[in-house]
Amino acid sequence: MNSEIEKIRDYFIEIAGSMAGNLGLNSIAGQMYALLYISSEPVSLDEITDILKVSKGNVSVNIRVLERWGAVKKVWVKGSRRNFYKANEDILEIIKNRIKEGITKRTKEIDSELSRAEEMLQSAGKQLNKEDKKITDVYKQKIADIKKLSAKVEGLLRII
Amino acid sequence: MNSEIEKIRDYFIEIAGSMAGNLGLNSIAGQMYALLYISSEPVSLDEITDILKVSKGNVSVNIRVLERWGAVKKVWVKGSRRNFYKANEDILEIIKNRIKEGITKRTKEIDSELSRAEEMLQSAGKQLNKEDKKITDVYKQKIADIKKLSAKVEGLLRII
DNA sequence: CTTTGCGTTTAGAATGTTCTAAACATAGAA
DNA sequence: TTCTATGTTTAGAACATTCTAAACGCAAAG
Repeated sequence: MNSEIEKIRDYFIEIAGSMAGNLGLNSIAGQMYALLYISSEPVSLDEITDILKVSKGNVSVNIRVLERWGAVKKVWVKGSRRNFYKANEDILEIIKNRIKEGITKRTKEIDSELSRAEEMLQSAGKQLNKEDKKITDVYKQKIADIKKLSAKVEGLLRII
Repeated sequence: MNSEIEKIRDYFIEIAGSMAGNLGLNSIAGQMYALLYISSEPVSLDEITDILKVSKGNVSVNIRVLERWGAVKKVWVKGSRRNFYKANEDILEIIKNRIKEGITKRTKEIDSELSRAEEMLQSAGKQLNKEDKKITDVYKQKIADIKKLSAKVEGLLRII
């Protein structure tokens, strides 16, 4: 491959890496995805190692992260014992899935913890004076509001 | 304040902190916001220091982060020289603003970098053989696709 | 069975983030 | 002016993440 083209490819990879870094993701994972995305042929793990100049351990770990996200897919290449990968090109879908997965997992956890807090409020409520009763009432209201918010967010996710 | 109530408050704060941590945000900022959110009265910086058991430097830095996000607001309390804060209770709005701000900033940057890559492709294209021409054509297509995606994301933001 | 090629795991180095404690700045009180 | 109360900045400690190099495991080739 012409080295001028390589420069362009590497520039593209660099953009993707810093983009990923900005979003709080691992920038090597971003670079790896970009390399697979821009390549018309499947790429092997050691080609990734070569092109990105990172250790194969690093590549090994991050390719599995990308696989778990559904961002890349292993493909079989006739006559080679190596693992080759190609990108899932539907980036929007990848992002959506990651957001959905992350948020539904968390809203569930948080809801159950908030319910626990509500129980605590309930059982504490019995032996309180007027002043403290007022505070717990505020707490109840706020916690209920957060639960509503959480339901709303889940609803939003469904329509995306 | 009754210590039973304090326990509940602190549990709520803890939930918020771990939620923030999960989302890649600073968990102290999350705890601070939660404290202000659950409190019916404005809270001063040294009360935050006391309740969360973190240094005042830490509180000073994170309160400005929260202010920048529009998540909290300084309020004046008669007869005190301290700075008091209250939470902006519209959490969904805070989240939306942060997402919008972050993404529009980035899509702009990325678009301009991609345009730069397109220029490089354009000027490289002149002196290429058939094989390399094919590669640059693929690159052009992919970069154009990403630009389309970026426009689509910005569109999505506008309707949220 | 032994060797080779390839991916995975792991220990610890390198780097990045967040936190504290202390120095500092500043406005108001005395 | 000097002292006090308050918030900010900063140097570096504590902690967390990411990376590499090397050891390891295993399947295919010889």
